[in-house]
Amino acid sequence: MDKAERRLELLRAARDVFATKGYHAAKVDDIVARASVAKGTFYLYFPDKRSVFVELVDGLFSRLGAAILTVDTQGDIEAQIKHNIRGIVAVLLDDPALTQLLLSFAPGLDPAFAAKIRSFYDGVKTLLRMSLDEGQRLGIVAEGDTSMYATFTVGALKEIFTESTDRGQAWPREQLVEQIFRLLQRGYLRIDRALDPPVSVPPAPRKTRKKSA
Amino acid sequence: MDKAERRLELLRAARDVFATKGYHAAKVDDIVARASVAKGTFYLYFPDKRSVFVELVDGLFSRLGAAILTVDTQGDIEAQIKHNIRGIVAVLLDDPALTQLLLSFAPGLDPAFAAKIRSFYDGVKTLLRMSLDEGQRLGIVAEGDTSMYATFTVGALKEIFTESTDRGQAWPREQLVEQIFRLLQRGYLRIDRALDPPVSVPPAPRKTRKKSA
DNA sequence: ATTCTGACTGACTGGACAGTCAGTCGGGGC
DNA sequence: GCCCCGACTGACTGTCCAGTCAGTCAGAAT
Repeated sequence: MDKAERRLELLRAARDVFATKGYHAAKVDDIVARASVAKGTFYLYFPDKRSVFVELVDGLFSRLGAAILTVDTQGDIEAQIKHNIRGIVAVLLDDPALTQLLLSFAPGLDPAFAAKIRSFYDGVKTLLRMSLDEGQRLGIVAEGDTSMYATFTVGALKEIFTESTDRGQAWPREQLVEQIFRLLQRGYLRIDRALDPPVSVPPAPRKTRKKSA
Repeated sequence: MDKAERRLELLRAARDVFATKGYHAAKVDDIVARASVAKGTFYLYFPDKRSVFVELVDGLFSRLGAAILTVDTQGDIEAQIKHNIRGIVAVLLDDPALTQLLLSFAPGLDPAFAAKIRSFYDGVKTLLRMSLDEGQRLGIVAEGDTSMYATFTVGALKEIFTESTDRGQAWPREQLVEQIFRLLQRGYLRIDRALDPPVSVPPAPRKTRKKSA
């Protein structure tokens, strides 16, 4: 067994232990036990406990990022969006242990780390919001606060995946893709409008609320 | 200062410390320091650290439960739903510290505790799903998997509140209510259909959206 | 005045755990 | 056959912190 292999084994062991026990409850002793090595070995490959965790999350982040392609508004939009959804689903469900870790990461870790995760979600939301803005310009996204649409969507996805990984794999994969797409579509996508000219804005919500001094 | 008062003070202090540092990073020493009492005093009022946490979360849970009323389908549905949303918003935003605690609770606590939180969300989802089923029967909710609608909604709400409490109180309260309602409505509520006899969903989403009446 | 009560204190203990390091072992070079 | 190297080991250390308990003290009771 060479170094790279051992490292991988430790990573896998750490991932499993983190996923089942959470970051804090996971002891380095648990990890090395699962990898069947001595404690010292762990520290030959990683400077400390946290860095393994960071490396694991980084990996998932970048795989997720790679799975999401910017939608080309010239092509078949529905197909592209479904492709993106399928990509995300694949990355997350292929590694349920890590997914669980990401979705329910422990707050109250050192703030620097919490900030890292937050910034990831911020990135996703920003990307999504920009896509939605563009979509509005093209008339395929309903009017409204795109930033809130983005928040709404991310939250909904988080929850769906939490449910899919927590409990025993409730929904079959392709059905998940289909249902997520349908929710997005009914929720605010208006793809069938793409050919029509942009529609006028519905009356804004009444804001009777004044700034109370 | 009598016993009840002291107890409350300790609870408040614990809540603040938990909210800022998270459960694990919060030390009993931090809590007693904030409450300006000695460590031993803490243990006169609570058997251990965890029980304060449980008591805090229980409180929020029950306040939330109290805020949600079952929708009476005879009355003004929109008003009732908005009322419920407003109630939830009020409970959560009135105590941002606790809300943050609830939304981003540390997983990897003892499983019993994680199960507790999960069962709460399960309860909420079940309630929601039953309402949605009823809504479908009445034709005010779009066809589809109500259980997934429920998951979607809960996730979206979680995320919106996370954002509202994390960062500095981004959205004014009544606007939040309004926007959540609009999202639900566009997402799957079809209230304007309530007066018509139940309609089967059109095979294609090719509705020309006009001011119907 | 003296005793009693119970709220409060804070130094201390015991256990848990991240990280260390002196030492073992096997194999490859000479 | 001996030595060297580096992967690996696991007993050990230092730190941190939840929870304890012997003791203080103000005021109520007698």
